[in-house]
Amino acid sequence: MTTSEENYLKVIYHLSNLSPKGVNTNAIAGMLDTKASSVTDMLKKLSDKELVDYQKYQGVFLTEKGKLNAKMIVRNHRLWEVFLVEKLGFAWDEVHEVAEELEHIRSEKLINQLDKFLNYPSFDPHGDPIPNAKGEIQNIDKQLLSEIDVNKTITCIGVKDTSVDFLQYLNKQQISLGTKIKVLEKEAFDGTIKIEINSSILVISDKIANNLYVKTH
Amino acid sequence: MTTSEENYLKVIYHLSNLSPKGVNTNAIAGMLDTKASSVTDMLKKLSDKELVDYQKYQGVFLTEKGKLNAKMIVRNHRLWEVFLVEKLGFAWDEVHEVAEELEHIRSEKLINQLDKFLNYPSFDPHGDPIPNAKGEIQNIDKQLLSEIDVNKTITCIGVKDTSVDFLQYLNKQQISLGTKIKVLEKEAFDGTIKIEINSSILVISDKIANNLYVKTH
DNA sequence: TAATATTTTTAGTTTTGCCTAAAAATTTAA
DNA sequence: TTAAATTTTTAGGCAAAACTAAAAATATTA
Ligand SMILES: [Mn+2]
Ligand SMILES: [Mn+2]
Ligand SMILES: [Mn+2]
Ligand SMILES: [Mn+2]
Repeated sequence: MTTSEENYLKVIYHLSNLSPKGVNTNAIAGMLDTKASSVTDMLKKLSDKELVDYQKYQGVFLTEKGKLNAKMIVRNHRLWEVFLVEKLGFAWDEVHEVAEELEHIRSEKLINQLDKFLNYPSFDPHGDPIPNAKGEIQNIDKQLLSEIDVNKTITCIGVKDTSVDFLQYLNKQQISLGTKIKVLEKEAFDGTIKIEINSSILVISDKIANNLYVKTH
Repeated sequence: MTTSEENYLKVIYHLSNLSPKGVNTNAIAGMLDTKASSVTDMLKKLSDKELVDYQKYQGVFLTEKGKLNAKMIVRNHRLWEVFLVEKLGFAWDEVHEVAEELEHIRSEKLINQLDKFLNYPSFDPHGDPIPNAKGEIQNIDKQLLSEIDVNKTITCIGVKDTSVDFLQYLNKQQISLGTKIKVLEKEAFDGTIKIEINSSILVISDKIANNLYVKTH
């Protein structure tokens, strides 16, 4: 498989979770920053290789084979992100771009030894689950911060938006995975939330609250 | 730079050391397992980018810019090889292929942090020197085993041929970097050498002796 | 339901990196 | 020094992965 084919598979995999009745050509184009016509070309190729089920105008689905391949790329991506943060001292907002390249290195031994070296981590630096060598994913209960009731104290366990801008905003506010947050007040009008972190008070917008995954104790 | 351009630069760099009066088109084609006509195409492109000095029919030279780029790719390659052996438990005959892919990951921070993580190694698992971040290479005195006089004891510090076949032959004979070898007898007729390793006796061909780098004590 | 808007596909190009076959230049050998 | 062999370049093509523009299908809305 080429790097391009792998990138398409991965995007279709991520989009499948959101739109289970077939992934749209335009949605794929948007994620890959390419044109719809290029996507159509690639869907034909992936279909020939039996990595996707594709009927024109009807959206696309991953086959089992396609899904397993996609999971392995996600596995590579997330393991490399762990490596970069844990071993090479990268910040969580610096790893994505490099992992986008590293994920395409093709070597079973490499990735399985890396997994072992990292002590078989279950989650990446953004709190996303890492598929194991069989493609199995350990999902855990998580809620958005926006769903938490006033006066509850929760722990930050992941981010929904993994953009550099959002991650750097969190850095500035001293919010990272493991940070304990107490919900003090919720403003019904605009969804703004007042929270307490390390005994300092902070007001965050609904957009922030809708992109932070937390777990109750 | 593309992966293909990088591979050409690296090959020209390695061949330059052997033929300092210009690298031949055919030699490059041989190393890259491609055709001479493809090499000519690429030489024009590299010349446009001022990475090589090229005049047709006259062989090719790296410019300073080209040489520095080539050294950085070699640096990447060799650092990744150290990582694979030291951290992931690869054998020295298993690393080359994967390093061929890893060397093209483009990130200054990645490679410099990897260098630090590995404790700034000077040599790779095959005894080849690793250029530092400035492109400087620490060369050390070495001789071929074939050049060593009878009765001298020396230490194996590198291999000239890094092919899987040769490395696996050395594995079988329990020869690795650091192995002490005593030269017992040299056969003038065919260059065969009788040596002692860990108090066991072994006869090796001239081909082997011409591909093992050693240092005297 | 018919008209309009949106999405998707097709048709035709471009660029990169490779190929084969043939021509040109250089090297080797008689 | 000319003829033959070898090396290198040119010319013309191909496949992958992108693009633009136009056509076709589907979805929306009046
Ligand atoms: Mn990422
Ligand atoms: Mn991640
Ligand atoms: Mn190597
Ligand atoms: Mn090496």
